[in-house]
Amino acid sequence: MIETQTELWHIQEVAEKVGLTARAIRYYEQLGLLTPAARSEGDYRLFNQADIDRLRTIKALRDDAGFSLADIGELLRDEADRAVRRSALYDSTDPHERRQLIAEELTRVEAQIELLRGKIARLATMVGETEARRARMLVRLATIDADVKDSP
Amino acid sequence: MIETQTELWHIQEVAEKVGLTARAIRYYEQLGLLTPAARSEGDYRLFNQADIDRLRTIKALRDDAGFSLADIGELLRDEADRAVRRSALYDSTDPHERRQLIAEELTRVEAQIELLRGKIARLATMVGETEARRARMLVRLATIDADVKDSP
DNA sequence: AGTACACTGACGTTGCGTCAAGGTAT
DNA sequence: CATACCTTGACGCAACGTCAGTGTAC
Repeated sequence: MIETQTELWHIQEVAEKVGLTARAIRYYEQLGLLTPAARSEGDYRLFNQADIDRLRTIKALRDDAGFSLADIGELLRDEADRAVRRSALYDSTDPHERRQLIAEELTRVEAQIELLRGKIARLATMVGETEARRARMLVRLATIDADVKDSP
Repeated sequence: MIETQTELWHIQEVAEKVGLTARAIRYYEQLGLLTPAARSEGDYRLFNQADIDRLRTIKALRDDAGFSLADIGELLRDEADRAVRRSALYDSTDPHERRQLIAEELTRVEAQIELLRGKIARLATMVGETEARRARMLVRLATIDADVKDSP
């Protein structure tokens, strides 16, 4: 017999684990971005590991890629949608249709990659500029120290 | 005689140059993040190159680093503030005080660098995952093409 | 004089923060 | 039974989008 480990957590614990607030998580549920695995007797939300993974994905898409919650909803729903079609359609319909579906998805994926790469490039520029500032400040500190040493 | 080139632009042109909307620029002015170089006869806002540079900085801090407009206001004001103190204080007061000021600034700058590096790392992870998806899709496309070729 | 752009309100939307008033778990 | 956490509203704020009504530039 397989003991599938399905540990469950309350909202506050989950919030701390993933770095969100309980309020934000409730809001995401309201928008339909996720549905907690279960509810307790007293109607407490109960989250499993899959919920936590999903929340981490949402947070990354929001904080790092800067997508709107509406966009994230679409991305996640598209993915679920395609997962369904993958078994229902991909294997049963004609190859030309399958090719078409995959090709469309590929275009979106490649656009996403470009968007992310652009962000990384701009962030890298900012790091470079900030490091240059840092270097100038270190020089100033060293200069002051040298002056103090010369005439204490 | 020096012909200081001070070309001026209207808000819509500026918006297109920096990738913001006219509404956003007006809002930034309302928050005190910038003041257009001049106003025309009919009270049109007129922006010079320095204004455009400042708007680009604001956009980068917002889009790429993810700072709030309030934070950006502080950052810009801090910088202006320090520029003043650099001449008024840095060169006139005692070295220990100067060292202290620079050391504090250095701490903030290094924290900023870490923050940006963290973002870059997370974005890089996302790019990696997305590229993996892309690769799987290319394989599927190739498989379909091979199948079609085998049994047309 | 038409058309494209500008101005200042003012209300709408998104993504939550923050009480309020009450129920639950230990 | 105290208190720490949960629930569902409901209002508030930030960062704009989007009219409306009006004036301006060419």
